[in-house]
Amino acid sequence: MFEVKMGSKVCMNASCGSTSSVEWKKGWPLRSGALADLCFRCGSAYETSRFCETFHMEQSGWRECYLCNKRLHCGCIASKLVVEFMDYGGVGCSTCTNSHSKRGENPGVFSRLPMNMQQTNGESGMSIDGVVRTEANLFSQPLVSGDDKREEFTPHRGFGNLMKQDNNVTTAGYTHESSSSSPAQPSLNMALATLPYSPSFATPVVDGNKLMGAGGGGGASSQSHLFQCSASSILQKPSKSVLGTPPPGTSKSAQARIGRPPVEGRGKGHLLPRYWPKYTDKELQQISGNLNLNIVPLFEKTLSASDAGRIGRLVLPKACAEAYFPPISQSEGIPLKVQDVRGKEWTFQFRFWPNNNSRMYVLEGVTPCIQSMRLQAGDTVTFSRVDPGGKLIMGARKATYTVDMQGCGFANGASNEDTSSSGVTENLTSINAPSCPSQMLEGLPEHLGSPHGGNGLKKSEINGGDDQSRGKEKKRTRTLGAKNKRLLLHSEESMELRVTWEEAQELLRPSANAKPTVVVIEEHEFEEFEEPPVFGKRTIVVTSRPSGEQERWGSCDDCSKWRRLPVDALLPAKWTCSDNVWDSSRCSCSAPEESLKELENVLRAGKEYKKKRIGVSQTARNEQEPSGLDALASAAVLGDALDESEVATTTRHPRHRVGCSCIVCIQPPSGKGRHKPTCGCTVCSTVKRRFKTLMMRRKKKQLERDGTAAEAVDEENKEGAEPEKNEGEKEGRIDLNSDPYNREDAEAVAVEKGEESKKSEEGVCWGVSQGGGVLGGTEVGGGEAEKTTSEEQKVAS
DNA sequence: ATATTGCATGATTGG
DNA sequence: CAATCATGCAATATA
Repeated sequence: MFEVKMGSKVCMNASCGSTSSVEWKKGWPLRSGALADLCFRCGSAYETSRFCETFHMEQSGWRECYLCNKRLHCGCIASKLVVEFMDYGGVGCSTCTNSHSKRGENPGVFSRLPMNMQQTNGESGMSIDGVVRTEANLFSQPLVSGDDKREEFTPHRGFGNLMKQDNNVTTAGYTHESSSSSPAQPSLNMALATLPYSPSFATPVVDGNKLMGAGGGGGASSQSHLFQCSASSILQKPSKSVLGTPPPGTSKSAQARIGRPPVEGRGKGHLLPRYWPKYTDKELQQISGNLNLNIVPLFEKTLSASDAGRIGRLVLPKACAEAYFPPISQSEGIPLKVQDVRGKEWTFQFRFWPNNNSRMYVLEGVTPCIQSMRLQAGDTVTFSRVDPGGKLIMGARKATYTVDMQGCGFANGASNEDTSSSGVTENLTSINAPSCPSQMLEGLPEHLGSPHGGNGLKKSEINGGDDQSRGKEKKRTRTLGAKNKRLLLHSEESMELRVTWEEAQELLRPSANAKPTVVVIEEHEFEEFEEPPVFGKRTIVVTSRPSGEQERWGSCDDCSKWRRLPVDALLPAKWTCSDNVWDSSRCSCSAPEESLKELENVLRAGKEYKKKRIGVSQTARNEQEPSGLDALASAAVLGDALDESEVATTTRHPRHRVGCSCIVCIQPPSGKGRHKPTCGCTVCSTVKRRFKTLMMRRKKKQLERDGTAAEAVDEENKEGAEPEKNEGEKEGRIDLNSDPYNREDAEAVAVEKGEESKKSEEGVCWGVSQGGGVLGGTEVGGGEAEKTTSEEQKVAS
């Protein structure tokens, strides 16, 4: 039997306070170094780790172990030795954390909070230093041991240091963290676990209730705070963007897309700012809300043409790969599971190639994911980590001048109360898109102007009427002024427009009798109308003669016959032969269609092109089309659909046939086996000649700009152009390789119009434009065309 | 014929 | 100037 011991002892369980016990037990360590006295009952509960369950069940602060889901009472002194706080938020019970640490599976996850610096009964295992020195791994995948190059890999050192410094504060923070924490509590709140890194945390009064109770919205705010502060704490050189981050709690802080250095894991040296994750807080909130997890932004990367291409390889910034992805020693790498924001899990091969005594890290097999997200070159993929668990999350952001994802109802459709006051949306930097509604797709924000054009137009047609889009349009209208505007397209400027905008512009017509006022906004000219623009009828511009003279053709809505129009004609949305005021002989549907060889060529080319581009899915539509011109027009109108099937082609011009003499195909090989600068082969001479022409044209433009005598320039131009004409080039051609959105390429095409055309059997340089520009018929990736130009330069030099 | 894979090259960029 | 990275090339695999 136990003897009831009486004495001066008082059970240090505040809810007990017993002064008598059959046996006194020792409890938690006191600051004095002694151990708390507990009565037998309380002490037994403490020994069996049931203290909090027994005495604090009704109190706040309960969390779940991220692994075993055991409930843990955080912030209670009695539980502090059995709770492990992870670097990235979340908690784990000591059992789980120790077992993982001992197995070496996930050591990096458990960089412990200072509360564990106090050595425990041995069960809690590693000291902080031990953890911090451990090569961390954030991932659940088995590790491949790092090689020598990875020895410096200490992604969490920043965290570890900070944790040490904030020892007491940390504890206090958790004490105040009053997660009422039902199991369903969004673990976004876990962000508070890292509040110690916040400067504001120096003020010990942290009203956890307020922060937590704010729910989703408050979470964003607090998270904003978190990331800002983490960033500034870690950054050796605080960036302007970070410094310029508005204070938390403002509406802008929730939405501004400000590059923040990742909160940890800088790897060797600094991560370049272009890889800093630029989430808005609401994006984070939306992602985390969707997944019910805490999101730690790691890095992001703007997709190159190669990344987005069909090759399926996403080049990873080396520093990011080494800092945030598991270390790999074999070139073959490891499978890496990544979850997208919709919860779909993808497995990529994370590997590297030896490269100049270094490594080049790539994710292989990303094509399905990229296509699933409808990403193109210029869009951005983001990588984040989920806490708890360390799972990788891959997000996406379309290349867009507006960076407001909120209105898109991202993923979980979280409502956002202040989308109308997005500081970012107000901060427009591009005017190429004056009035296109924002778009979204399957929960992802839709791009508004990706470099390679694409599906924006279609999406706008689909979603154009939704309230969010209207809201955004409203905002943009406000930005540009109260009146309705249409970007005034000069032919060259139109080349630079992303195809989405270009197409949108082509379709817009001033309303009847509208007299525009031209205004200049950020160096772009806009026609300003009192009335909103209307949709007009698409026409086709054909450069059908060696002189380069253009013709415009439009089709009758009744008989579908094509009628020649003045090049500057603007047709209303509905137009019939009877409206053909320009040709009295063909102002009736009964009049025969004008026969023109070039048009037939266009027709044929359009069919061929479309066949290649559209593929089987479009076959039915092809069959219904009355003519090749329609096909052509459709191809242009449906350019977005075409783009979807080919994203940023970067391989060697699969469209081209053997013997293709276009500017792309004739380029000499780069790299090994390339032609020498002195090479005089046909290919090199042609490229040199074209380059010369291009340079002369540039020079001419420069001179014109400088206001020098135009005559001299013309003389030069003639000198440059004449020899080409003399080389037996033939009728107009369809250059499937010209990038209509690349100014230089467009210039080159323009120069070659009268020369190269003779070579081609196709006969017509065709384009579809209401803006009057000569537009190529395809959307060869801009990068490709740029490459072409640069290749020319290289050879010529 | 086309796609995939591994590597090489060279432009760009940061220190 | 060196590191990084986008992309081209060629060998190989596959359809």
